[in-house]
Amino acid sequence: MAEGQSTMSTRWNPTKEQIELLEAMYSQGIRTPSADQIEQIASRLGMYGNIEGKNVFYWFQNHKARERQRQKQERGVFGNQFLQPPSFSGASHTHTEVLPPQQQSAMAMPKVGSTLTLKEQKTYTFQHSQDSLCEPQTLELFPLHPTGIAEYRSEPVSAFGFQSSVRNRTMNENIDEQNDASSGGGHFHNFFPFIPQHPGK
Amino acid sequence: MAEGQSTMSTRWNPTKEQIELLEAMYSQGIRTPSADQIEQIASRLGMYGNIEGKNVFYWFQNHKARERQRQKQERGVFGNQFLQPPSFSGASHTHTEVLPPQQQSAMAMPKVGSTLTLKEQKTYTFQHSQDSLCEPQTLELFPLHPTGIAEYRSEPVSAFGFQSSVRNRTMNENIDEQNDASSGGGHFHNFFPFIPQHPGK
DNA sequence: TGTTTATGAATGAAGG
DNA sequence: CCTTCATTCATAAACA
Repeated sequence: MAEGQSTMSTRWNPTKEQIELLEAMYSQGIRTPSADQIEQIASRLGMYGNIEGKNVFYWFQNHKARERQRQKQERGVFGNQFLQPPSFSGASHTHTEVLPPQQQSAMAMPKVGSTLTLKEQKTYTFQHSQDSLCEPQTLELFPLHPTGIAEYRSEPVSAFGFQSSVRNRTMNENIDEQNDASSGGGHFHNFFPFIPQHPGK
Repeated sequence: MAEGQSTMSTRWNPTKEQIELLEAMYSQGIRTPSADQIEQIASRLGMYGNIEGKNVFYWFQNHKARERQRQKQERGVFGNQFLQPPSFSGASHTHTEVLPPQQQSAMAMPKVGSTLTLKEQKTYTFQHSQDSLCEPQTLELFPLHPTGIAEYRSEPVSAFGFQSSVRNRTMNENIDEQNDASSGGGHFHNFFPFIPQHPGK
């Protein structure tokens, strides 16, 4: 019996078999499995001990990140015998992957309805969601909300002293905006004064 | 001040107060604050430590996304009436003292018809594909011929072969078969229904 | 048995 | 909005 441990660690501890399988998969080229794959993997590995999807997810994330990190760190000490020529496609980011270039990034994000260009905020009524967490925890630092309790927030909450410029946008339907393209570039965040537009890849 | 440290992390790490307030605001209903709101929030949280607008922006983005993922996962444990109890099956190998308390992976496989009835969520057509899988389409596990790419290490692992229902699809190939004829819009989020998040530590 | 290392987990930041 | 990368934290495991 091992499941009855009182002081059971909250941390997942993979078994040898699980690690073997995970590494095998990794060596096959699997680096960021889809949710679907993750589930299957977890199910599979569940035969060797408890495991959840998140464990698989984290495992791959960490494994990949660490391999890359280690590769980057151990750079400059060994003579690159079979170094990969810098002219190897690359030109992307720090993608010094050693896996076969079987990558196809043909993603077509721009979907009708996906607000990619968020620039101006229209005064939309509001898009309340199933946020069941609408439980005011009695903020003591900020002025509490008026009295709205049962009423679904028809406003983001005026509790924080915002100027109540009720401007909530619904991410449905494109907000649309006829902003001049003089600035060029700039999409999405171009409105926010924060976050750099594009640091410069 | 303390920001004059030579090796100061460029990364913002919120103070407890800041997190408290941010979470409070989030629970008040604020999810995607406007630029002007962000500024105000940042201003107020600045009393507890350095903070910028982008931090607030990212915080809300991440918080929202992650909570959503978590809830999505919770919503995913519905169709399984025969969930496997934590009785732990098969732990007959090397007692590695695993076994969580009562947390059993109740995610199983959504398999078919995982009708994620979103409330007000729009049909975000989605695509996934990104990881550089060696196999273009036939993503069989393990003992697979390298397809000419000699680099994969030969793992002495036995073939366990799990099947990949839907691997990376370049979002082409109309998957059709929405399964859900009730909903007008076909929608199947493919992102990871994992990755929880715990309050604070 | 105390210290170091490996690694699971969490989250800020960014890209698209 | 969705996905991924980079850092960092926390802790079990490995080690001397």
